[in-house]
Amino acid sequence: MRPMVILAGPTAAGKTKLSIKLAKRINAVVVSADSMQVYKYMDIGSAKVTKEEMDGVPHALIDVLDPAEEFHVVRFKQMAEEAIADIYKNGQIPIIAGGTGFYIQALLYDVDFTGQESDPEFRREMKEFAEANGAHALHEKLKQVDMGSYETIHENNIKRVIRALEYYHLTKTPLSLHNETERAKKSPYNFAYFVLTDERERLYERIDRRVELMMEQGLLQEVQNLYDSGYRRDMVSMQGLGYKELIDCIEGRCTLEEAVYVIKRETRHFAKRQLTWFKRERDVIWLNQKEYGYDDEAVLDEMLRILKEKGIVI
RNA sequence: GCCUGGUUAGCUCAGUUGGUAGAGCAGAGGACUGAAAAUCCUCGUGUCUCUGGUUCGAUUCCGGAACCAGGCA
Repeated sequence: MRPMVILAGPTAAGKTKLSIKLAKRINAVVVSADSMQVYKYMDIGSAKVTKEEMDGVPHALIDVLDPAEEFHVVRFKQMAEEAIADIYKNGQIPIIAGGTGFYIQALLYDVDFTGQESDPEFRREMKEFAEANGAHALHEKLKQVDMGSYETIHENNIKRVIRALEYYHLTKTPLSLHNETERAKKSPYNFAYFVLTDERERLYERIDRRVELMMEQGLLQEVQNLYDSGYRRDMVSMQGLGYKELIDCIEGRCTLEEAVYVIKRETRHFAKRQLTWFKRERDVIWLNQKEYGYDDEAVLDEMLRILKEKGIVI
């Protein structure tokens, strides 16, 4: 089986630095699993790795899309698989590094998305239906076609209700059934799934400090430039933390001070959601930095030990 | 020094015509299979500032004290 190293974890945990150190030790290439760092011109707010930080280690899926383009799991999986194929060709190992758990899951367990197009027209229709008749009425539509999803998805979660309806609309089979079979899949990779973390309190402090640092580095100007180039809040890229809030500020809906407060708060919430995701993901190896005395070398040694044990590196 | 208003959950504040109290935010937990940095769900006991009094019973009424605002000197 093909080797794969995954280094995930909540935002601001220190994944970037560690992934590069690890890559240097095992002659690996980093493949980013980050829904925002793929975009060009979004450097400060996405905490994108800089050329200097990379220190010669090649990175895939960073800085490749225009912010007007849509990025989503399927696209990620496709691009990541292409990058990985090249890495294997060179006899190297991929390190999937990033905080987007959903993307990692899709890649790691080879979740099947083929044969399901998306239908923007249908989505729009459903959205309008929900606006006119309420979330409850939309949810009731599911009852007829997909009892599994009807029971699992809360009626207020309109986004996911629409997706389930769309799936049935396109395939004439229930999404819940498809999910069930995909969930049972075994990974085709020989992998080690590391989740780097830290004490909650410390993590939150790091987040607050990092947001302040971003502001000092000129995040407002970065967002202003994007705004002046025509990128707007309805684009996927502009829904990133830091971007949507500062656009609100630019458009006069809040003060700068309020925006910064909200960015910090939302980033903390985000980190918590990431942790929830990794907690219920199977096969993860937790690396709490506190247990290693906040010594990167100690964490690296442990990672290498496990990689050797699993036969991922010799 | 005097007058007025305030003092209730980590924060901002509601409220109880006297029967020991509740929202928002923060915080915690969870879901997630084509928007995922998105979207959604669940969770509220705190000397009701202190101290006398009235009362079967006071956080709520009355007196006093402390502190915080604003006004007058």
